Amino acid sequence: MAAIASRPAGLETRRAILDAALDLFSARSFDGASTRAIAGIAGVTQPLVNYHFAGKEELWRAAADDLFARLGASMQQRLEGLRGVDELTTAKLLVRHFVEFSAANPQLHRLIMQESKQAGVRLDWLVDTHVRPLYENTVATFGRLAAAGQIVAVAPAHLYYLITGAGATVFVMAPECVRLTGVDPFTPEFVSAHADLVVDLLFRIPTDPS
Amino acid sequence: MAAIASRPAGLETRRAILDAALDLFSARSFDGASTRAIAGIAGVTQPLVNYHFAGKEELWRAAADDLFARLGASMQQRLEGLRGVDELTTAKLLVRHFVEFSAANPQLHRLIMQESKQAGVRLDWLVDTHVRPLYENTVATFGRLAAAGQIVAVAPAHLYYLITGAGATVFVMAPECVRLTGVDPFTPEFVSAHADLVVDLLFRIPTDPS
DNA sequence: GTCATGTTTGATCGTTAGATCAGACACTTG
DNA sequence: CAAGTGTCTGATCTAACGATCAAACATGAC
Repeated sequence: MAAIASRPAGLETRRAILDAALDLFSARSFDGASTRAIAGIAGVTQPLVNYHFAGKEELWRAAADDLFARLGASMQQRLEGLRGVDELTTAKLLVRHFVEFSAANPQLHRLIMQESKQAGVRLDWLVDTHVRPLYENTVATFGRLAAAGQIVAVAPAHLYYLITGAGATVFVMAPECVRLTGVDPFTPEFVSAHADLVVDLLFRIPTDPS
Repeated sequence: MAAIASRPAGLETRRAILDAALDLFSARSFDGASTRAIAGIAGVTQPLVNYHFAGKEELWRAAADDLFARLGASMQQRLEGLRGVDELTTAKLLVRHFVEFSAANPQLHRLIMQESKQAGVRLDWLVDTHVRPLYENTVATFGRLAAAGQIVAVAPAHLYYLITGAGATVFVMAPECVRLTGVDPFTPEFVSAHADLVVDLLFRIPTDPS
């Protein structure tokens, strides 16, 4: 009865449902993604969703947990590969890695943006559980660099939304980008060029203009 | 029977429904905004929505038309106040104006982002009808400045999503910003500071770093 | 082979969605 | 004041939603 998957078959379907849920929740919204559509993509029937997860809200939370766990692991792994590198270079490479992760997992910012437009319990949970650690880490790193005189200080709110906005928007809006510009933003070349631009922009924040 | 409002009362309710629809469509998604909720905010009953508009899809299109008409008029008016100003300064001030408009009307990018995450008829219509003119105008302007050697050339797709992403994201995600940072991004001081940052960043695109 | 437990399904419940329609109301015109 | 047109509402239709449940199925343990 309980939804604790223990046998291999259960874990596989749980994962399939989770992946389908992430895709649909991020592309359409929470309301726009029906549990029937999610089950359909996962290749199972609709009641099975309620067997593996207590309800739609819990499925949404589980999908978010899964995604942010992947983000955390990916950033952590990148950081560990940078032992001994100076903090400015480390920060640049982490921003670059973040842009690349956002390209490989556009669901991340789609899910966040979906909920960030309107206050509510899902936004509160998302911010308190997953977004705030990311934010405070970013602000702390840039704060240290600014204190060391390596970049110019920018207020946290501006900084955070400049990074995420400039870095992730084109991948969030990839379908629009394709129709509007004819360019597929998910090609390795585009992702790399975009990451270069973002890093170039960010780490010269306000040096005086001409 | 036809939904052509002629008497003053009809025009007022039509406007009320349109405003409510814009708020709800942009905050929740197309699916998440029910015609009953829209009617409720507008202070009318649900069948009246179908009286003034042929259906939910047409209401959505009418709300988008209205919003983009306001954007176009606002940009045009700003441009006319800049006769005789050189093109580089004009471009900077227009970007600034665009950021300010995005702050005053966060529904704009919320509506666009809502649809841009997934291909579909609404995205196609939105891009072909409203977004493309904005995009081509932007690309043409920056192209001329680059050709004149006043800024460094950046590929159109990167450029467009850097501007809109860096400039509008914080206002799109204002509820998250408030909970995450404690800062209200809609204060005149924040909007002005953010516009300054975006202009500073954009118009020094890749001058060499230190 | 039987049993127990975890997994999956078909049928179905109550609710809410967008849409429709007949009729009530309000205002303008003659 | 009477006729006509535009505006609005209550009642209601069908479809789709999330959720529930009994029953079927599959798998590993004994």
